[in-house]
Amino acid sequence: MRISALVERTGVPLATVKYYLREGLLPPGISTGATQADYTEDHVHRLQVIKALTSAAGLPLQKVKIVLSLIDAPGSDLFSALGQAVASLPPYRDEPATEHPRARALLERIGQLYDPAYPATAQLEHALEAAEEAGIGMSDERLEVYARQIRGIAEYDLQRMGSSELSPVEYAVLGTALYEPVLLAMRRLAHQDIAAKRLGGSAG
Amino acid sequence: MRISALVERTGVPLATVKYYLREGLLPPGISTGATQADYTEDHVHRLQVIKALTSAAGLPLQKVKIVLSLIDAPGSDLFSALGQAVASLPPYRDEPATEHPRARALLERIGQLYDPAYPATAQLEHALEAAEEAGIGMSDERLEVYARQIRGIAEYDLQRMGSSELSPVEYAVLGTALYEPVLLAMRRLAHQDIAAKRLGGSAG
DNA sequence: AGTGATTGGATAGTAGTAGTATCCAGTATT
DNA sequence: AATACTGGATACTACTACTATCCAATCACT
Repeated sequence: MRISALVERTGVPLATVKYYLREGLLPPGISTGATQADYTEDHVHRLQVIKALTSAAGLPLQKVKIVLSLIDAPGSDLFSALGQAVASLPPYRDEPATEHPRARALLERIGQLYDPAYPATAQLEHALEAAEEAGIGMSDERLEVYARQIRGIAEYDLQRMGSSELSPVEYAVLGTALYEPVLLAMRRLAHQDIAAKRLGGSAG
Repeated sequence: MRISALVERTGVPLATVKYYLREGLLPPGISTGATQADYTEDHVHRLQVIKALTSAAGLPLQKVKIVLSLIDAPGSDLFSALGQAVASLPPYRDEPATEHPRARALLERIGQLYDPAYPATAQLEHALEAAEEAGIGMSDERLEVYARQIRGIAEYDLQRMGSSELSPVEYAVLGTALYEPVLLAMRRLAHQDIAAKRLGGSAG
């Protein structure tokens, strides 16, 4: 299909499609002449993924590029792709692997592997620290409740991983990024639901 | 204390403190002369909260301003503050309340209040839609697993709300924003932990 | 064959965000 | 008196994510 069809199918403006081509987020179409190129269904899909990652997951284009390159890489194994995917997601911390005492204490308490080299370990440490600094540090009890519930979700995620049509890497990377907003929205709605049932009222 | 002490205590650069003063994120100190003003512990705390909201929760300053104004508002009731806090958090969707079919179907299935006017309802709809468009739509089963686990967290949150030293509004607003990164980091780490125990390997 | 629309490619411009830097004259401090 | 620091104003910068314009080649259609 021509570029105009791509625009029509995805709703992404022409100038933006050209911009993504320039930035290497979208592979060029197959040239069928000096001023013509042929685009495929893959290009449509790619644009939809970019749209989802930027608008739903809120990733900057630079990070979208990394995520897409992970999906494209042919021989990448699932486990390291997962790690790299996490590193490419906000919040961005790329300190060298130092000690993460808060994260370590929590992970050891719940019997989970502590590895300061995981990007998510630094993210957890930073998040715990930020909450503390803002004056709403999290109690051990709360952290344990969170960990237990979250573990249930993660176990389901991994168990379902095999049964997707997508490649494991694509499933892992997109699932990490795109299911997170769902999780957060659910928590917010659960808060409102519980509060409404308990207190009455309505919120806009 | 003088402004230089504020800078020293919080690590926020002077030019940035001045910028926050200009933008109204930080209230001015009490003027003790034409070129001197007195800042308090409250200013230190405020700067820490701003830091936490921008760097951990990733909020733009405009939204931080809204969150802070909710905390400051004296008569604001908890329930609407919660709603407004949610609306001020990413991802930002401020369409008028239309129908949200995916969110509605889910909420009705799990017996939760569906209100298209909640900001989080639009966020949920959008997140579900984005996942679908990217080709990794979420099954009913998965959504129910997520909802069950998340509800456990939300119930704990609400139950604990009374027992904080902070005002309920401050607790609700900061807790919504600052505990989310913890939740996400925990899920990512649980993925890696489960994958490591199942597959072996290490990720950087 | 002629005409207008479309295309790929290059380049420039814009809007928003979050600072950073500089300058100033009036105090504090020593 | 000399130096340092302050509040306040203004200007500048870097980055992100587009958006707009221009161009010459070339399609599609008559």
